[in-house]
Amino acid sequence: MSVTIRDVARASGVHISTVSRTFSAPHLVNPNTRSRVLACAEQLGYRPNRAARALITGRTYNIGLIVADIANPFFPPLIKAAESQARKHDHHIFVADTNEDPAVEEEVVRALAKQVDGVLLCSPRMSNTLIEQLSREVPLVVVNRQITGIPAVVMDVAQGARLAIEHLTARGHREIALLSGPRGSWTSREIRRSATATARAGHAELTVIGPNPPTETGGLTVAEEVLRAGATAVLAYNDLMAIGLIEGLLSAGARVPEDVSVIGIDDIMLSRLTRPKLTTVATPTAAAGRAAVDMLLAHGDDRRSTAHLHLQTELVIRDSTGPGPGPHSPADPGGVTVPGGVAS
Amino acid sequence: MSVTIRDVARASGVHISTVSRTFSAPHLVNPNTRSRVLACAEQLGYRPNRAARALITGRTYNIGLIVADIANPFFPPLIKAAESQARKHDHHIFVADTNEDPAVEEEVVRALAKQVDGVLLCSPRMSNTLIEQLSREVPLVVVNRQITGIPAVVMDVAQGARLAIEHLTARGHREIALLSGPRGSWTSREIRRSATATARAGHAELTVIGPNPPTETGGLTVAEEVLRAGATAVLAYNDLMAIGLIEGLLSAGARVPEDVSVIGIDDIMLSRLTRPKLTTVATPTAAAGRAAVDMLLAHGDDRRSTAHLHLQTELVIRDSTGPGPGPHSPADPGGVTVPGGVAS
DNA sequence: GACAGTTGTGCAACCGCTTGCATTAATTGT
DNA sequence: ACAATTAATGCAAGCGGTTGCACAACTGTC
Repeated sequence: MSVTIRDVARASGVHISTVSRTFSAPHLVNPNTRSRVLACAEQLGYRPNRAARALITGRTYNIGLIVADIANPFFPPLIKAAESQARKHDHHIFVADTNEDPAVEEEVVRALAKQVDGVLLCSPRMSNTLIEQLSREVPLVVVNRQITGIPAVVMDVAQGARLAIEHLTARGHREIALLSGPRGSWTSREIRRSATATARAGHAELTVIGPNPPTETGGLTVAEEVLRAGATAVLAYNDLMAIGLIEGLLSAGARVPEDVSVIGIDDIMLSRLTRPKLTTVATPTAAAGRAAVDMLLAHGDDRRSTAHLHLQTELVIRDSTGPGPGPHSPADPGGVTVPGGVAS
Repeated sequence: MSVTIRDVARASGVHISTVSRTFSAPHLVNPNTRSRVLACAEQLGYRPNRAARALITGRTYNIGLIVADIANPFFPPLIKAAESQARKHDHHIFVADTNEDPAVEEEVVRALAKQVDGVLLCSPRMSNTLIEQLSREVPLVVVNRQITGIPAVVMDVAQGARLAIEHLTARGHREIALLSGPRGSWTSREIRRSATATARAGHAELTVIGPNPPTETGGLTVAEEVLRAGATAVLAYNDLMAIGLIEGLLSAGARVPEDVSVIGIDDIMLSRLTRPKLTTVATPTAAAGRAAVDMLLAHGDDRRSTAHLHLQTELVIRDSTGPGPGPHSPADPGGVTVPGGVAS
């Protein structure tokens, strides 16, 4: 079928082991021999078979990337960055979509385990225990989840939620609704925890609505409930829900931001293009993808790296938030973004 | 390290070949033995190593999926559908992003060739000759491109472009601009061919602007040029460009659709959420992803399938198109969508 | 000119699994 | 009751590579 190391060996008159070394340990082979072998290989169009190599070396040069929903606009930039970074290190990426189903997550990790050097688990929905167990079967890096002993890249949504709620209370909002995300989401718990604390500190009432599916529809369907709760401002689990919510509010006759202010999280590309433009907490998605890959690849070097990398978020103020009925804080920044950065 | 066929053999007191057959040819092993082996395997957590198996069978149960830009909202639904369909058939998917670069496309196909059963090339930018050559090294299915002898799934954008232009001429537009896509895009050529012919038949003038990068920016930056050309209607290569164009037109003081009508292609999720909502040609992206995978997997059965599957498109009329200065055709449908379907 | 060190290559086992063939035991036909 | 099938299993080669070890053939040293 395809050209193997043996063909190259025959063509260049050396033993297969010499050909092998030409590619995987060039310094061990005589420069003359080496160039002859390379020439033959080139001419025959030889490419080492990675699967065969992996069988004996244990390194596959593949990475698994598992996300809840490829079509959720939050993920593509992450996937793209991860793929690009992986390929920079000569690795390829398996992508799997779990449809938010923890059982599928487990199955896919196991199915992939043998043919990857490690797996990136993005916003996983499974239990901590299961993740810990899986991490004994295959190197794991988790994105947007904190588990002791598991290397992780997390976006600091708690900080983001704090900035968002502070922005709202500073502008006089006292009745705030929080649209929580899907069950099992660590991010959603973090947001809730931080938003609750911040609201209390700002003397505002926080009503939690959810859990909800993290989609446009998830936001659309709770618009009524938001209005009934009498909230003048809403923080949504993500931009998609925020956008859906705005649709729902508008078609229920409420104005955004005059009657209700809405803040999303993620700053997906879409959020700049809707009307009103969405105020949102920007998360460094691409950076997270790159960092997660780097972490996974470094994993081999220092045994059992267990670092948690925190990426800061920032509030991007656009047109979906306005003043509320209460008194404004004089310290309210009229500015556009509250900056963050990258820290570890 | 991990549990192999040998461990299972030892535990169940049979030869490794029996264990192997238990999984890959169960009818050849005695039911009693089989269940004993299965029990041991289960208990040890055995999972066949696909790479090792592939080495001898030649079937990897992997598929390569190559796209120009994962972050382009056109692709995620396709990737998602393909991944889902692949996994239904117990296959996994490698995803690679080429950044619209033909050289990267070639390199990635070659790099992946050995570890996949086939490659899906989505909207490739390389030459026909190269694609033909690559298809001799690894089974290929091409999406959105027609090449004799290469199995393909194509969305009928020519039909879509025709519907779009007809819609415009019927509503009295006589000066129409076409924003073409990136160089090397078959889709772009098809659109241009069809739009030109249809415009001529409708006694309208068609100005081609481009090639342009298939992004929001690509549309944004040509807004001036569109106005200068005096066009009252524009068909863009894709929705992203159409949305960018609308942004550009609005901020240049033009109204959409009162001054300029805009039609996109693809009907990405975003297009329903912008203001004005975008009139667009809906392409069956998910169906294409599924069909391409099916075609690739069927490829093994009937040697060298060479079928071209055409998926129909439909015009979705929303708010970004309005009447033009010329006379309306009485036959202009006030309706919402011009239906299509699926045909081969 | 014998001795220890390099350097470059070949040999063969092995990674985890499949599969053609040989072997043995059980079943069938007559 | 015995040859001929048939069913179940074992044996070993091999898929395409890697790698520890042995073995030259050269260096340079005294």
